[in-house]
Formats: sequence, structure tokens, C-alpha cells
Amino acid sequence: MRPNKRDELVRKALQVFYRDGFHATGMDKLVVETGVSKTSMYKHFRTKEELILAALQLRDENFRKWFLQRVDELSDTPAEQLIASFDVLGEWFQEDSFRGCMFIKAGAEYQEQDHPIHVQAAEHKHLMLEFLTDLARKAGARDPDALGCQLLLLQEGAIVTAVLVKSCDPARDAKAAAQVLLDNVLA
Amino acid sequence: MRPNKRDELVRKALQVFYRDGFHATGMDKLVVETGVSKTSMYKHFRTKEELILAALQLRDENFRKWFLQRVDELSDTPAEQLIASFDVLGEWFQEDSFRGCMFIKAGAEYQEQDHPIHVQAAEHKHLMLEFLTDLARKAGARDPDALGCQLLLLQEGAIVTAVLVKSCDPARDAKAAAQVLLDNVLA
DNA sequence: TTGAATGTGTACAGATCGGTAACCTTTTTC
DNA sequence: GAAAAAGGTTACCGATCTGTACACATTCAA
Repeated sequence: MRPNKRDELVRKALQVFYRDGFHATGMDKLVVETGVSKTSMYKHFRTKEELILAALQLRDENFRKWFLQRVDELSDTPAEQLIASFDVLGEWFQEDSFRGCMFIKAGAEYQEQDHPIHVQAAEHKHLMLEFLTDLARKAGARDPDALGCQLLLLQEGAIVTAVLVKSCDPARDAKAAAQVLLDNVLA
Repeated sequence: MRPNKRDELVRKALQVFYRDGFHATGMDKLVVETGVSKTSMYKHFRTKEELILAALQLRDENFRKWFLQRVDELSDTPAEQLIASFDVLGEWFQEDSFRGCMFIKAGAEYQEQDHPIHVQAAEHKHLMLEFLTDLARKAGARDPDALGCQLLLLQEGAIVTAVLVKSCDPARDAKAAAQVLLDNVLA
């Protein structure tokens, strides 16, 4: 593999960006944390922004692959998988390294609608929405688009709440709410 | 009023922080945007962090006052007010200056659980949760805490989605979901 | 064996970061 | 009217920011 170091740079940079934030992470810190020299970084990526975009892309691939696989492992039918997705969220929340959703944070730090980082964050959310909408359709929901959106709201809300509100168990509450919404639409 | 300029400084700083983010807003930019000299700033606030905390406190007061008042104007009964709160969210989303929830962003930029800014962001969310839980109790919900949490999830999710997902109408979808959850618990 | 490609270390440029010192002007208060 | 509080101006500190220049080491393939 030629671009070996490059992949490792992106992998480690992703961890630091996720842990500390984007503006709060300087290139010098990345040199220390990744062990890759600054000169090499700027040979692979012309700007910090390009490195962030690469990290976000990797995060999207890793996260969605893990998420979809776990959902698939937990349940068989589309309806059950929609519910199981909230158990997967719960698993995520309990990881030590959990620090909220990287794409929500990216969209928050780069707010301009047409900023490449904001756009990429939005694309991830669209893919997650698509996943839910597809399952809703396969489950036979009356209005799959509406149900998909509503379940996405619950998921996003659960993620944000898991970060900020310690008095809640967002994964449990969201799962219960999702069950009610699903029953209401399938019955 | 003695601390007149101070209040105006906080008011304008709040706008800039909300628009551009915290790390992305330097004190020099604040000098230009607020018209207050840097020396004056540092006479009122010893650090940038103190200024951010003051801005967040003002935001909490302003936002909650506005939100609760609008909910009260739109409906009379607790159950109706729970639903109406999603219409108020919709009004917020359509403001030109809407840039998401300042406290979600604050919690995202300052992730350490015990960081003063993170703590203050969490307090705002707890107050919003309390508001919903109280209404749920008055509305006669079976488990007001659970319903309050679930409605909070929908609200937080709607805010995040309003920022990142343009193909949805989060306020409408969240309102419909809230109605289902409410009916399920009151019936 | 030569020569790209790919890597590193170091030093630096120019801007900006949060924060301060010293001095002057305006406004308020007694 | 004088003292004192508050605000402004200018210049600066050391640190850090993104990004670059240059010289040197490693790998690997023709």
C-alpha cells in the first residue's frame, strides 16, 4: 500500500478532532499526537480544511458501517431494526470515548451553509435519514418519509441529550417513543 | 443605570458568538463588532471565558423568556401548550438569524463535563426539560418525567435537524410525533 | 545504480490569539 | 467644581495559529 502513512494520519487526526474539536486542534498538536511531521501533512493535504474533510469522510464510513452492521446483528425484520437502532445508539453512548456526534459538532463549528465541512456534515445526516426512511418503507409504514424524519429527530435528540443532560437515559426514552410512533403508523 | 455599556457589550458579544462560534471569535473581532475597547472588556471580565459565560446567561434568560411567553400566547391548556411549543420552535427556525441552539454549540466546543461553559449549557437544557416535565404533569400524563424527556428529545432533534437537514420540516414532523406521544399517554 | 517518491527535522514567516501597561478623556457623583 | 469611576487609545507581550522553505534520510523500482 502506497498511501499507508496518509491513512494513519487521517485515522489519528480523526480521533483528535473528535476528542478536542476542530478549531481547538492546531496542526502542531496533530504533529505531536499523530507522529507525522508537518511537512508530510502538507504534502498530503494542502490545507487543514482538506484534512478535516478527509477525517469526516473516514468517520462517516466507519460510523455508518458499524451502525448498520450492529442494527443488522440485533434484528431481522425492518420494523424490529428501526427499534433496534436505538439500542445501538445506547451502546454508542456508553463507550468511554463517546463525545457526541462529530457531524453535529462540525456543522456547529462551520455554520455557513455552503462551507465544504458543513456540506459534508449535512450529507452524513442525509444518509442516516435515508437509512431510516428505507427501513420505514420496508416495514410498511403509511408515510415512510414522515416516519423516517421523526425517527431521525429522536436519534439526533438522543445524541445531543446524551451529551448535555445526565438526568436522562436518552436511548431508552427515544426507543420507547419510537415504538409508540411505529405502532401508531403500522396498526 | 451604571453598568450600561457592560450590558451592551454582553448583548453584542452574544450575537457574534452565536453567529460565528466561540473559538472562531477572537477578542479583537469583538472590539470591532461591539465598539467596546479591549481595555474596557477586560475591566468588566477578567477572561474571555467569563465573557462567554455572561453571554450564555443572557441568552438563557432571553430565549426562555421568549419561548415560554410565545407558548403561553398560543395555547391555554397544558396539553395544548406542549404541542404549541413545537410551533414556537418552527417560528424560531424561520428567523433569518437562526443558527441552531447556542447551548448545543457551547457544549460541543467545550466538551469536558466539568468545564464551566459546558456546565452552564447543561443547565439551560435542564431548565427546558423541567418546563416540559411540568407541563406533562399538569396535562395529566401517566409518567411526566418520561414524556418530558421524550418531548425534549424531539425538540433537540428538531433543532439539530433544522440546521443540517434541509429536506425536512423538523418543526412539523416533531409536532406530529409529539401529538402521537401525547395521545398515547393521555388516552 | 540512479532517481523519483515519500518521509523527517528544523527553522521560520506573517497573522492572530488572549491578555496587559500606561496614559488620556468623558461622564457621573458628591 | 473636584474627585472618582468608567471608557477609550495605543502599543505591546509571549504564545499559538496556518502554512512554507530547505536540507537530509529512506524506500523502491527501472
